[in-house]
Amino acid sequence: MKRTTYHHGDLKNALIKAGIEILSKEGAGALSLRKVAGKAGVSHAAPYAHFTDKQALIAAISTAGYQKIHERIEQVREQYAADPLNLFVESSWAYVAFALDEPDHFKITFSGVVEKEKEYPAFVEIVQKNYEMLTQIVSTCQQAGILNPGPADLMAVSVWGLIHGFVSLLLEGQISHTLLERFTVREMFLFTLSQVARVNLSLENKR
Amino acid sequence: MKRTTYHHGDLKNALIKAGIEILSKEGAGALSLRKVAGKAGVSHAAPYAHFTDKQALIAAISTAGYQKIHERIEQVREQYAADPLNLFVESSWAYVAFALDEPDHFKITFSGVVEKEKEYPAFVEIVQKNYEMLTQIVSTCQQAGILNPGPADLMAVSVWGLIHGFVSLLLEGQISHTLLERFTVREMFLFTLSQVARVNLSLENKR
DNA sequence: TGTACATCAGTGAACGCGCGTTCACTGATGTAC
DNA sequence: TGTACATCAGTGAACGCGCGTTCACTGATGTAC
Repeated sequence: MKRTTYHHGDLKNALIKAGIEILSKEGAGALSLRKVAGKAGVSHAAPYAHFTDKQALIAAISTAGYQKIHERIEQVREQYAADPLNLFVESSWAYVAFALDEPDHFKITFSGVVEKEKEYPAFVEIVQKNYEMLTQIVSTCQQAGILNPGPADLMAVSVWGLIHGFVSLLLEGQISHTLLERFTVREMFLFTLSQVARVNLSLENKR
Repeated sequence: MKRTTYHHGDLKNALIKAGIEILSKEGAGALSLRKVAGKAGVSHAAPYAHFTDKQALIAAISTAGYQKIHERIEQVREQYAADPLNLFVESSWAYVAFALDEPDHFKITFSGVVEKEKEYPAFVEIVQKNYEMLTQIVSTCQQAGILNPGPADLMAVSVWGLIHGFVSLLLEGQISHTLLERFTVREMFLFTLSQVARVNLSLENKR
């Protein structure tokens, strides 16, 4: 990336974007401040004008990950506001889709790598927002009879865990070759989801 | 660790053990060959007599993780061979227990960090063994009516994902404070498991 | 049993590298009058 | 509109560090005779 002006204009966001690109191309091990600066077309000390240290950049990248998930799910939520079954399936799928689209961004977002969370209010806020969104969706599904009754926040953890675990196994390459040959990711996803749903998913939701 | 003899005797295993210790005390970011060597009481070049490079050590640590999981579950399997419900609950719990006991060893085991799997036959073998064990347990549970019918290997992925996801969220600190105050890990675990089981777990299995 | 010698396991110095961070600086921008 | 000056954003040299890996070496061990 080259600049024509001395000042970048929006370096802060450019650094976050550059960081995400490095993650998706070279993986988490390759994420260094110097590389990020280089990718943004700026000297290696420039990031310090915008982030106090490397942790702060990672926190921002992680925050951006949560925001992307929020956006994707929020969109689905509007679309299927009146249709709990599709709301359940497609908002879950939105989570999976983000992980598949940007595996390394997904991984770092949930790597627990942000050590002093409290120092990053934007991070804390979006995590909270996502959690509330998830709990609300789960609650809606419980009322619609799609999910079992029980404390909505606890159920949220179970359902989130189910999807998160499925995605993690997928990204970590833990799903056997023979399975991947016989089923699409979407099919395995629907099968998995249908284990916790009280209605039949696999037939009506083939895309 | 100090030695009295010039030769260590069992440096290979000592290095693996030292690596695991570093992981559990300082986390994955701190795992370096030099530190591992130091912890084993040996000069920093000594590991090269036993591992071709850092990747090989990581592969060995990862392999050891799979082996521990295998042992834990195998033990439960013998104990509850004639009791599918407890087999299901306790073998799943064995997985959770390992993750809670050695979070960083668990994490690196499943980090997908072993790049050229094929080069490490012991690694490939234990992964395969675990997968077969899991599929067998799932199959038994399906026959006992505890799990839904369907391809056993696909169901295995769903169930494994459920547990793996739950554990991951826990280790990554994603489970909210309020939940952790109201429920024990075991309770949340049982609630989660009971979402996929066709029988009631939460009442009969309070420990 | 004793000796010569090959093999093995561990040593310590050295290499080059990329990293995070600091610092004095300078070029560009915005603002007060 | 023009000028002086404070502020801001980016530069490039420098720092010290821990890292993975190589290499010539040496101390210990095992084996053949």
